[in-house]
Amino acid sequence: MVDLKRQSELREAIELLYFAYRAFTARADHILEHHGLGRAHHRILYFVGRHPDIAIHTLLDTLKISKQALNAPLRRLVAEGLVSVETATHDHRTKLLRLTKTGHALESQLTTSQTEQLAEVFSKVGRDAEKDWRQVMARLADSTKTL
Amino acid sequence: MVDLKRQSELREAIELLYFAYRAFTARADHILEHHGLGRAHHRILYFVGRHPDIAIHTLLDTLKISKQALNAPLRRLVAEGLVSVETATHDHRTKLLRLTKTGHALESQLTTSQTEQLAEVFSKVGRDAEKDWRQVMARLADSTKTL
DNA sequence: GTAAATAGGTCAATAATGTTGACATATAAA
DNA sequence: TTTATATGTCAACATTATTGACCTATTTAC
Repeated sequence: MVDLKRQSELREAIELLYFAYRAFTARADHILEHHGLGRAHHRILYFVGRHPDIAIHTLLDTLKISKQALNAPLRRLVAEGLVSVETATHDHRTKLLRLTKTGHALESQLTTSQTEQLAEVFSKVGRDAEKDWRQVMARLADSTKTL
Repeated sequence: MVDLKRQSELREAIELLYFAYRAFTARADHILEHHGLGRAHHRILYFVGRHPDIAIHTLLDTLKISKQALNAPLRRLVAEGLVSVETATHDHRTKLLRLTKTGHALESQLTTSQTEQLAEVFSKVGRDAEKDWRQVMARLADSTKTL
């Protein structure tokens, strides 16, 4: 009967992941709505903000999507002046992506809403619990490679 | 500078959530592919499996999607004999959903792949870290309501 | 110097997932 | 009897993603 209880606990963990992730993305989705943007744009803004001068193929590798899937949202972000494109000096084939001032403002707004949400939770549970959480999440993220 | 370091840590936490969730859904997605099903079907299978005789409106409330969005995938699951529909005896308006034997087999396969993935991580980090992880995730899931 | 690999762009067709609006039926409750 | 509830379905549309095909430009390898 112990095994049944454990199975139930593991099912609860599945639901925790589902509901926590949904709650986590809800705020950013709400902000994006006002700009008529979606999660695809958010991911691009985030990773370009995190890694200035990122090349397009690096972005594709990170997001694990096809270049056709990246094309439309990226083109829109460039057209709307949120992301700038520049040809690399060392390799004229590759293009480097950066956030513009406007792009950075939006990215900052999105990221801040999420870091505040996380900071609030972390402050309630304490540093040790935060560290444990990070450890579990890091191992989980890693378990793709064990697939 | 301490504040900058904390901001960087919180950004790392955002990425942990993103990559961990992606790794977590990857296995199930892979199984679903073989059946030509998507995440929408998975969510239905999961919650019907977890709550046998669930009513359609309860499922809608849980998933937070429109009934039109539920319609197509649910109809398919019923058509393919994975989910059974029965009119409730106490209220002839509501229909109760259950997994068929075939539906239960698929749901079990999907859930097992995910519980195994979680169990593997939990076994490595220990019970205390698991508890901390649950606490953080529960609070995060709850933070929707504070929106 | 030519061939091949790399980086990127774009068009088309297709699919899954979701939305809102509109309208319908059946049943239950006030 | 009216109204609310539970469900179903149609249409139109949007987002995000896919694969296949084909294109240019640039760099690297032989």
